[in-house]
Amino acid sequence: MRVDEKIEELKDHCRENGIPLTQQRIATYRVLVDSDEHPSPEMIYRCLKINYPTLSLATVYKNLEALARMGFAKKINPLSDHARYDGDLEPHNHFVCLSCKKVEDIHSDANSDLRIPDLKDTEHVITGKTVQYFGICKACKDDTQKGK
Amino acid sequence: MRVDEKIEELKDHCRENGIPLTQQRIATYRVLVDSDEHPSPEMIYRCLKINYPTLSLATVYKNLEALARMGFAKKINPLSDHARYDGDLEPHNHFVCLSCKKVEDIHSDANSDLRIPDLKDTEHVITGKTVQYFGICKACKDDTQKGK
DNA sequence: AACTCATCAATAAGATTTATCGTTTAATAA
DNA sequence: TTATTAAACGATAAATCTTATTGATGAGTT
Repeated sequence: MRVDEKIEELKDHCRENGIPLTQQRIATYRVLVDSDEHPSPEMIYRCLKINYPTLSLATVYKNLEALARMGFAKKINPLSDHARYDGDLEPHNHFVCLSCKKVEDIHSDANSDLRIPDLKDTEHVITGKTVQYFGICKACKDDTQKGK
Repeated sequence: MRVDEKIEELKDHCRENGIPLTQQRIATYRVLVDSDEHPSPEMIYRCLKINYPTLSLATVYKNLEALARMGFAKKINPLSDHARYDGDLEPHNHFVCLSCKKVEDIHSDANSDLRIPDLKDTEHVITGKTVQYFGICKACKDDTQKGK
């Protein structure tokens, strides 16, 4: 899908739901969609600063969060708030709660046959792999249902 | 494997490779292995502070890094240094370079049949999934070979 | 016991993210 | 077109997380 089409979709979505859409937010989305580098807020900020000199970094953070909330962007590392370590080196997968950031091991043998894709063309060296499942854990689910 | 056995393995490894091993580092490893919560440096620090009142948080960071370097621990979120967003919402996987933190899309259809494991027992709600392949990208590999 | 070198503690600095609050902007309706 | 209202913006500060620095300590070796 072309960039302009995606932006039209964003505009449609906001119009239909009565969500105000600012120039800065559109521009943020444009940079994100235009890039294939999975940019950080800082990277996007530097791009936009040229055409929007008054733009604030905090606004970029808030816009990316808003875009993700509307389903137009995705944070690829929900655990980015701090480092997390694992002492279990056996191959296994993880469930990550997007609300409380809890990480649980998944010892299910589904997907134990995970293959490493052919990256010969890129010549990257792959040393590991992991499957992450995202969602909401039972405890957080119960909390929101209580209207906590 | 039991906790004490794992600690013995760490001691052996250090002895064999002439790597000094301090009480603090052993204790850091013990907390990590004992826990199934994939703890952050901060969490481990709070645990250890009780028995090691003089311990510094920076030491925990360095110890975890050292344990990972020796292959006794694993950082489960190598992109934890800052948030990264993706404007492409089509299901796809990622290659992450552990050296330069570059993220590349993998559009290979290997593992496109990834299944969601049965988590009925936990009652967690899974809303997404992704496969991350870790390694060293070609550019970084070339750099290290040059001895840069 | 003395030596050597990596680790430690303490501190500071740097980087990233969030919170606050008055101002501005966009969407809706008059 | 203008007024209204709710949300986003900009600026700043604060909080949080991580890394760097430096002299002291401690483990392993001689």
